[in-house]
Amino acid sequence: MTQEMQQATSHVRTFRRHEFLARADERQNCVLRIEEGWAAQYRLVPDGRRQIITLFLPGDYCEPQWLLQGRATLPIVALTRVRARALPHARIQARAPHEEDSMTRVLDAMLVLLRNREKWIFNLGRMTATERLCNLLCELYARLQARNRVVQDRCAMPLTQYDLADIVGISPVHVNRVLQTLRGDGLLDLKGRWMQVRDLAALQRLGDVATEPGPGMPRAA
Amino acid sequence: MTQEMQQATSHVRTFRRHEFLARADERQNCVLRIEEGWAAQYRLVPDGRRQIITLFLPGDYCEPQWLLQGRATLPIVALTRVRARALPHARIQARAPHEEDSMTRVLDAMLVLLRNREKWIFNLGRMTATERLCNLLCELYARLQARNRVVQDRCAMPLTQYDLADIVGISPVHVNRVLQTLRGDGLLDLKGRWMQVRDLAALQRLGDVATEPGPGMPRAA
DNA sequence: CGGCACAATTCACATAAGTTTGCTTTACCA
DNA sequence: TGGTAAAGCAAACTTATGTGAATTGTGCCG
Repeated sequence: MTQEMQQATSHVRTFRRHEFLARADERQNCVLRIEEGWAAQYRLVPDGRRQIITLFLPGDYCEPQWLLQGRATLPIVALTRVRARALPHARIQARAPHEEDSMTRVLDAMLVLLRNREKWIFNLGRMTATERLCNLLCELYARLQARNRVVQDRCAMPLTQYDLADIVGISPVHVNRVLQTLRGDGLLDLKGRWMQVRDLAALQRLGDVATEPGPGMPRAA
Repeated sequence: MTQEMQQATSHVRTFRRHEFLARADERQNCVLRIEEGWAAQYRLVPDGRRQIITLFLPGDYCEPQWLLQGRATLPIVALTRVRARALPHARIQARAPHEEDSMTRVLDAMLVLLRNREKWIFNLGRMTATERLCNLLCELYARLQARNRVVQDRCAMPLTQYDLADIVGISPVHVNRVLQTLRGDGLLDLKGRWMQVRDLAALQRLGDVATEPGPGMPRAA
């Protein structure tokens, strides 16, 4: 396959752990679809603090915005070894020649992103460490299940406790504490890159505390 | 102007404080543009916790998603008396008969929303109470300035300390503590629905701690 | 003008979560 | 296969922030 043909069609790229899929403000002429491995979009403070904004799992598209802006906003790093397919913008646009159709697809993706972020603003702002972690683990479990990556009650869990900490906005030590408790209570087991969910219902109860507001006044107390 | 004509064109609605501009999952056939007053989109926990997800100031459009989904997802409540113009979807779509053009407008709005939420996930996850508050106040100041609502170093600040708490994800009491400190340090003055920014630079320094990541590895410590 | 409700303030105390450090286990590479 | 670095784990201690409750302003409506 010639260089030109690779440009015109999609091609596969692989990244080692800690390698960048994209750097901040880098020009992008492709959208990446993760085929294997996990990646994360994050933001740093010079003093070392890191907050992961978005997690990308197998099957996910990294950043539909690229299509619109032609550039990444935040860096994306591989949390594990990653295999991803790079889809040139031109090719995506060509696939749906009817303008409106391809637009709709992008819009839907953005609505989903928007909803996810809504949820995480809520989590980070008003949930305890335990609630956030349970919520995250449930979400991951569900996302993997949707992609047929859950066997029995087990799924891959390649995130380190440092990664988890940087997602739920707490310290790694505290992540460990909470996980110990959850394990002790028989809710789940995190061992060697794998997660076994022993009591999904309980986990969801802990993590999904939010409800739609009733007819009352907000903060009427 | 007859009732029918008002339906076909835009019309103005007013809301008292604590009144809903929209309830969760309510059908919407208009997009609201705030003309006067402040409103907020939020999410509750039954036990009383509230997290504000988005703040709407004069000039803001509430929820471009409505255009796409035809319904609100989260409730929106008036934090002050609000005057808003309701723009029927049909009218908006008609204004830009060239499909692509109106789409682009909506997409841009969503990109902005997405960026804002990125920022707040970061703030809530990794910034201290003081940093978050400074950041918020700077943001509000800038937004009001962009709308020509800052005179000298003063602008309106109709949010109660409870509201502020529910935005930055801390307790009202702690909001008060931080505000006292900022006032004591001569950075700003919050008094009677008005904010006077005495040292914008210092405020920004406290609030805008984040930087683009250098060439190093994230979390390489 | 006076009262009433809500907002701001303050203080004493409680606690969740951060920090530091050291040890142990695991995973990975030569 | 063993050595090395990263990850997990644990305990002691510190700190930021939360809670509860009481006090003082402040604006608003009759």
